[in-house]
Amino acid sequence: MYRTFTCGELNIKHIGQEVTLSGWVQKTRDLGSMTFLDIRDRYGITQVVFNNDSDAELCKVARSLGREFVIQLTGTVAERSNKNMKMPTGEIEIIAQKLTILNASETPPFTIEDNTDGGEDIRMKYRYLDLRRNPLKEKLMLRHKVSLETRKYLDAQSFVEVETPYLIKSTPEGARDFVVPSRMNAGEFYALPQSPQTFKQLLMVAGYDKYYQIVKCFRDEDLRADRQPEFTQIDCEMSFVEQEDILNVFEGLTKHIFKTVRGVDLPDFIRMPYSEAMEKYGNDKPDMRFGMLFNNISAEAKGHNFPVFDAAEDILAINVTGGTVYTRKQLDAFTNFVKRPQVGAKGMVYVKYNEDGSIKSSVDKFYSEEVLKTWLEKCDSKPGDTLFILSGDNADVYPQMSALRLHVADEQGLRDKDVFVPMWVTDFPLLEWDADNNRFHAMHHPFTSPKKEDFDLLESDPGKVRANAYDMVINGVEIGGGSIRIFDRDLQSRMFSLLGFSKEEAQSQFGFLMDAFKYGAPPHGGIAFGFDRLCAMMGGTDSIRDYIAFPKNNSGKDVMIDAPSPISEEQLNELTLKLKD
RNA sequence: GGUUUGGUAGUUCAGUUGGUUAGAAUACCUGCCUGUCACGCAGGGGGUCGCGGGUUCGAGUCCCGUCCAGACCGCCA
Repeated sequence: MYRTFTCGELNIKHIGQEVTLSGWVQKTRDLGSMTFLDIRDRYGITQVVFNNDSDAELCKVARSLGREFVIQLTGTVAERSNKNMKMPTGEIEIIAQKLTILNASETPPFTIEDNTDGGEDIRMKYRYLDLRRNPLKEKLMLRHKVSLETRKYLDAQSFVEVETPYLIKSTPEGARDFVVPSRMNAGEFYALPQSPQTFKQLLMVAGYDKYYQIVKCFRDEDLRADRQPEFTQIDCEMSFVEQEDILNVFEGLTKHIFKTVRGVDLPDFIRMPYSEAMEKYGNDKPDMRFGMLFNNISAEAKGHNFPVFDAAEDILAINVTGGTVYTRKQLDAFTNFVKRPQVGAKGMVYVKYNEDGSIKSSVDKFYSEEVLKTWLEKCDSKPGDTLFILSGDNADVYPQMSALRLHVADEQGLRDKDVFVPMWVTDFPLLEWDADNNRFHAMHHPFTSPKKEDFDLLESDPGKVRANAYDMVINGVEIGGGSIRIFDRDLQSRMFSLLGFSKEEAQSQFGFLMDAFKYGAPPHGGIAFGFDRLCAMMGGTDSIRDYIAFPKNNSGKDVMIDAPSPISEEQLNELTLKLKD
């Protein structure tokens, strides 16, 4: 038997017992006549003591151990004379009797400690060592709990987990597909699913009215801290439901997860139509932990011979509470932020409403104090506040102001990791104009149903049609999204033609779904959660990488196993593939 | 594809206007130490300054190219 206890569970109650532990050498401390050894496993660390006077041989072995050696140790639990209350096992230690080296270890390239000396790069290459560290271990444990609680909750609500295939059919809509060549069907390719969308709809046709799956999805697009080429979704679909039913079930799921995993009672979710989110926050995933709503001051600011504003389509102001503390240098830094090519504004105007009631702005040349006062009133400013103002074309200024709003909130520390403000953004547009290809494409996906009251606009003004689509947003992060689907064959045809599919294209791409809809498709809808993002959100970080055991880097590479990599000539031949020179 | 920051000891970093033998911390090795737990003390080894080219009497430092990594924009139905 390798062990009778783990390294995290022994305490004062076990004193006197003979125990056997197995684990890794965390550290040895050689004091001459005695040597201390910390042995570590997944459950914790236990101190072992070797005495040179009573057993010099054993002590010698202990001193020869290097970091991360795998050892088995038998000894007696004893109360420490010097207790360490910082560790759970700190009241006891093991007086060693027998020590076996199960496996030696080279010195690891970085220290296996909570505050490691290793950088991102080296830790990725030796991910299996990084995973030994507490911070990553805790993140994977959190992930495990989230998936466990998800399954418990959905199971209790009669959801059935069904697996869907990974080798499926490539479709032109949406993200780029990862593609897998078929050996048995020369010249043909599978695609890895971007989501199990069509399969879950087919399951609804099949009568499995509450489906879910914690499932890998694949998208061949450039990566970010919160985007991996393969990622996990909690994918759900329900039949005989309206939007309200789905929002309620999954608001409940989210509250359950936060309660059971983090002990957080989430408030009831804010509901906000897409149009309002865009108008007030310039963003379809607003961070609701703080204010700084947009105010359109075009009416007040135009017509005063300030050419920049007069030429602008929209002039937006946000009220920065306590903003008068910013020095000229700090205001310039905000201006530089919005002028970065990633934001792309030409400049920023500010209006300081000083504590003494005086007003100082960067456009005093053009505007009287009286006019500036109307802006301050419109923005509900108090003495001590400062307006930050951006102007330009409607399509530019809203996203620019959104970036600035988030940046100011970061600077002011308003984005508290331990505060969670969840919301539903609803009534998304059905279609989005794609200027590059000169056509509409589906904002969510082509199976999303339009709102009944907007049916008439489908052909006359498709851009105005709203969808039965919704996103769950927490703290400015899109955690999930879904829609009520089209279940009527004719309406689905209409959608495909709106999206520019010919009848033949629609048939070859989605014929299987259209065929299924002939045989009694129930009304249905669903949602998918970004599981990795949800975990990262609950853990209070922006990067999802730490919540994935073996993630890819920014270039889509796994530096540990060195993937992707070339394949042999034989493999290529077998697949009848030839590489371009 | 674009913007930007970085690459110097096993690791994390410093390195001035271009100027002697490239430093620190930590890790590693050796010795000493009976209560350590970030142990302590003394000593030691360890570098093609990412790679290639250029400017210069002289390049870690300046210039050009290239590779790698991070953040962001585009992209992500």
